[in-house]
Amino acid sequence: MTLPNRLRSSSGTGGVTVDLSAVIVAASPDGPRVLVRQPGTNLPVALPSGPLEAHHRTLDAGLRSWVEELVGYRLGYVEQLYTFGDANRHASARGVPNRALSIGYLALVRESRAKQDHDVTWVSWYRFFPWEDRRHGEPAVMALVREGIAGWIAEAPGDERKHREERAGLAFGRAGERWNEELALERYELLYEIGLVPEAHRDGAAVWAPREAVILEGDILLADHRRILATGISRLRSKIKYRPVVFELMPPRFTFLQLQRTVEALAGVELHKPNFRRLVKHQGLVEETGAVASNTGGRPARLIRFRRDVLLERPTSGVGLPAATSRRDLTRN
Amino acid sequence: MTLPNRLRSSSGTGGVTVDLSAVIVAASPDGPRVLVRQPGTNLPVALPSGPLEAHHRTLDAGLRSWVEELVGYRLGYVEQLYTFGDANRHASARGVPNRALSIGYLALVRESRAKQDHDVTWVSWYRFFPWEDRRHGEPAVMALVREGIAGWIAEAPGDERKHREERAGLAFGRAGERWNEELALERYELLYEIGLVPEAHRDGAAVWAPREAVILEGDILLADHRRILATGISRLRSKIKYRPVVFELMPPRFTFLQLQRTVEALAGVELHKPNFRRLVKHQGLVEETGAVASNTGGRPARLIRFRRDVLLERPTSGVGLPAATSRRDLTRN
DNA sequence: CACCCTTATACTCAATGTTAGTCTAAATAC
DNA sequence: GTATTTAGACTAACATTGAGTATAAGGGTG
Repeated sequence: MTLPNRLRSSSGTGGVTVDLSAVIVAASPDGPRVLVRQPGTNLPVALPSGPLEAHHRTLDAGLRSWVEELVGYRLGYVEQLYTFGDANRHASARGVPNRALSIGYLALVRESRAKQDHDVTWVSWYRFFPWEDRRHGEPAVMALVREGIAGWIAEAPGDERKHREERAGLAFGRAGERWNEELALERYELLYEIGLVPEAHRDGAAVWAPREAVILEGDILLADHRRILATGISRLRSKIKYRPVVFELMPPRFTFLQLQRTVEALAGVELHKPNFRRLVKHQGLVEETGAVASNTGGRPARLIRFRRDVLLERPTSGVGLPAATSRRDLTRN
Repeated sequence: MTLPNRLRSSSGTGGVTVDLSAVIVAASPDGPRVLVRQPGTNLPVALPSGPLEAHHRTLDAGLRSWVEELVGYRLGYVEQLYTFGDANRHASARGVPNRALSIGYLALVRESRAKQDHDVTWVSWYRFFPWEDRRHGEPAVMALVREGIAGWIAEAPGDERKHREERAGLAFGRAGERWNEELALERYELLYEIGLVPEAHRDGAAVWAPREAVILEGDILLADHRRILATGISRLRSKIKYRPVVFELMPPRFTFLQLQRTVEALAGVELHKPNFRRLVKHQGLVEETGAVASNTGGRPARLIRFRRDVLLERPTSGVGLPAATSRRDLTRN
């Protein structure tokens, strides 16, 4: 899994190291999973990452071939997420700023097809973001989250307080407002700034909360890998709405409910069954296989498959989630 | 405008140079503009770019302070676009792959406030993408574009031909279908692959079209700057639909029509006036100033301004454009 | 000043999409 | 056979969109 040829710069005023980090996602009706390293040892859990190799023509091709080697089969979907580059990400000892650039990627794989490796494991991404899973109502951690945020808001003077209220309300949803599953990154960044995640203290960030207020003590990720993962979750949650990317995670044949549960697993919210069904059908994303699945626990369900030609047909078509707050739109002439 | 401290790596197997390139956008009701360098000389036109400096804490902060120095005032909106990294972007002479990473950024400024500089100028982005401006119907270049694409499609055998038809149809819109302004990058990439843009030949890419078929002979941009610009256009066109970013480009007070023309300039399409008005009002994005503009050429228009608090209120609210092909959506429980 | 041109701004209406339900069908478990 | 479970069709209320119409209020011109 390690890669040769670490490229490290060494100019006079500092250095640049560039590596690739991958958020490799699989999902089933049970839940979303990401591939992580060293989950058994005492080392911090980490996303698969390695130095940029010089011999790949493009970044995307390089990432792809590297991840394919890791999981053992050809990837369907790969997308660059963001380039993270805090100068003090790995502050060098000599006071010389040692800039570590990390190019984050999102890759979607079918878990069943991925080979086993003693070095990596699949874990639910909600292990690192328990507040993001609202499939069965508001999870228990939210009490701690709300408490921490309330303290941070209360501590501020008038104007700043209103500002903080707005920001927290936006990220976590005010009373009566709908939870916006796409804001996973914003939520993580808010918790980091407040100091409710342990890495904020580890990094010596200027935070409000005391060390004891930290949520999720045990599950610290290496460097900024939790931020990269949050970026991947946000991106994927937004992408499934307008591109048919969920199908990269599905087996060749599946039922409507399996598809719905997979979307729910990724989005972390429950969906309305009849409407989900109608929307997917309406969009022409799937076709019947003729076969039925009889292990449903009730009436057998028809097995459907993704219509491969839609990748060519439609500029925008995803598997649905409810609209966010407002719709865009004007209207054309 | 140049930056000190070029950071260049020099490991055994190759090198990595990292620089920042900025798509700095301003817009008025007349049109969208980007800041470019050396438009007068024989040198290729280039986006402002410079090596990554080691002393900035984060990439975003570094880019921001650099662009602020360039334009002379505090930026409102900055967003990372993509990290471009073809190994042969600047193929080194010694056969050693010299990887040049280029981190592209999008920045929005109010042109009127930007200082003059003899080194840079504002030019309409449609100078580099004439096929993207459909405000006054289909532009003349589209004839050449269609001709080139038709040849590329005709040349292919059966199955591949269908594939090419679909791809071109998606990017440029089939008969009866709506033009999707967000696909600026996809369109550019298609033209590059076919070989209809001069840089495809310059780069020695494997292309179909002969050198003579090239559209827009004169306006070549340095390295992959046209691709970076296309990325910025696509991103901005998509962003204005769900975040109130246009207001970063507007003066403090403006009329509905000025706002509409600015959106149209960016999107390259015409909008329906009453509906635009209704949508912007409905979303609560603006408020009355009390003043009126009497230089409208007809009935005087009320001057409005952006409601600054919406930045805190709404997770998603942009100034409208028609919905793309389909809406997302399922529905929640 | 009457008339025309231009832009502003308010409204209407039909088509379509969305939300949240209900109702029936077809299997298994006991 | 009855209860339970999931599949899948359908419906009604409401919101959003796309396109068009009508009136208001300026300036310019004969």
